[in-house]
Amino acid sequence: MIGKALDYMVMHGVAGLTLRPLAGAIGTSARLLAYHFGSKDGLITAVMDEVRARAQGSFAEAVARPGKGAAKGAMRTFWAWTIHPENVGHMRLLFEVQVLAIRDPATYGPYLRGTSGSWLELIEASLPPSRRNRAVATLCTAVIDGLLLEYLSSGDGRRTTRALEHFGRLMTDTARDGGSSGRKPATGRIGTPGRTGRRERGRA
Amino acid sequence: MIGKALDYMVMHGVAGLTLRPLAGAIGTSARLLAYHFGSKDGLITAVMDEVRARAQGSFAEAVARPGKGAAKGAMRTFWAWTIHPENVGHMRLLFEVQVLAIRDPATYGPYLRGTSGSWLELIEASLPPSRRNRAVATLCTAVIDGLLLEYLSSGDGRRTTRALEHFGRLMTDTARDGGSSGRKPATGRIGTPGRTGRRERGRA
DNA sequence: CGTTTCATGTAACGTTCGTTTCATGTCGGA
DNA sequence: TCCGACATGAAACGAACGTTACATGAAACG
Repeated sequence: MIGKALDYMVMHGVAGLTLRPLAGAIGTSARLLAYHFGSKDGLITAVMDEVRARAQGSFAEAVARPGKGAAKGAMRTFWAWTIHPENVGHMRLLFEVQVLAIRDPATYGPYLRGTSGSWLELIEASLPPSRRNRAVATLCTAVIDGLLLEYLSSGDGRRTTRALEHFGRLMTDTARDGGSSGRKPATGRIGTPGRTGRRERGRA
Repeated sequence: MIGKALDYMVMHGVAGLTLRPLAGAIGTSARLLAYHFGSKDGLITAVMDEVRARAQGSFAEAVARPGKGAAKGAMRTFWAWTIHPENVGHMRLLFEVQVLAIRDPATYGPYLRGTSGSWLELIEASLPPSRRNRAVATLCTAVIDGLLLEYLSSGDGRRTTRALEHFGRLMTDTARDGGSSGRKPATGRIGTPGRTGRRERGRA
């Protein structure tokens, strides 16, 4: 049930979401959505929690795959996972909520619990210690976000991927720490799923 | 009239915009908005055209100011202009429309005529010829967009500005071209793009 | 069996939306 | 003075919104 709602929201977004079309598309009714999730907000909360759980799980699995996460740097791994067709819909949803939260933090802020912040921590933790600081982490996060926006707008995966690889080259070419050469995997602590409680009433 | 509507949209965004609250806030009625602009879409079109006109004019004026545009690189100038309190509202509006256009190009795409594309061209044209290519231009645009998102979300102008300056250092430190007057990285402050003029233009 | 709880459908509630209809002003030119 | 074009207000229209009342069927359980 919640999976179907997630699929619908991945397709249609969260900005102009209304219950009746969603209910009709997934074979239920607005009456039952309100019954199972308490309210529209409860539904969105449940779906966004599901998105976060799936994304974290999928990404943890991707970086744990041998020879993938460590071989080409954390940012490249993260980017490849992001624009993968299986994941890009979830990333688009999270991105959309992040932008909506700029105008309306009271409404959309709660859906972001630990989402955007965890990206920054994740990237910052994967930086080599010599350049692990807030400015670099902010820059890396911005590169990912900006390229994601560009990819979502244009669909040009080749150009955006090349831009990211160029950025990675900029980083490694100016590395001051010895023995860079892509040998700094630092694949530790990525998941940190935080709190996952939040059982509501009414299973679906 | 359109100026007041613009101010309201700068404050409240374009996602959940409705006529009656806007009309009440600027001292008119939904009836008259529909009368003067034909429809809600016509109003948004007029306002977004005004945003684009003001932004382009203001930025052209900023780069034309002697000793500012050329001294510290196009990206730094663009960034300083972007997060200036006088302009950041317009940039937020354009950013918001760009994100909405991902989901609904039919509705919000027309409001982007020449907006995002012109940024890329503007930045690409300001790159030194040796590194003027699509990957670098895409990367620079993404850095601006991503840092703008981060700034709009966190309001931390110092951290985002430092991240941009770090990116500028990455670019200049790996510059292989000796041309274009190898200037210093200009580590000074950025956020002071001249005096505070530019009172509101007339226009209804 | 009776009762209690859950699940679900039908239909309505009160709002708000963009837009339209109708009426009435206002005012410059013939 | 009359007139046609524009401007404005009051109110309503149909649609869609989230939510809720009420009825009903099915199952759980003493």
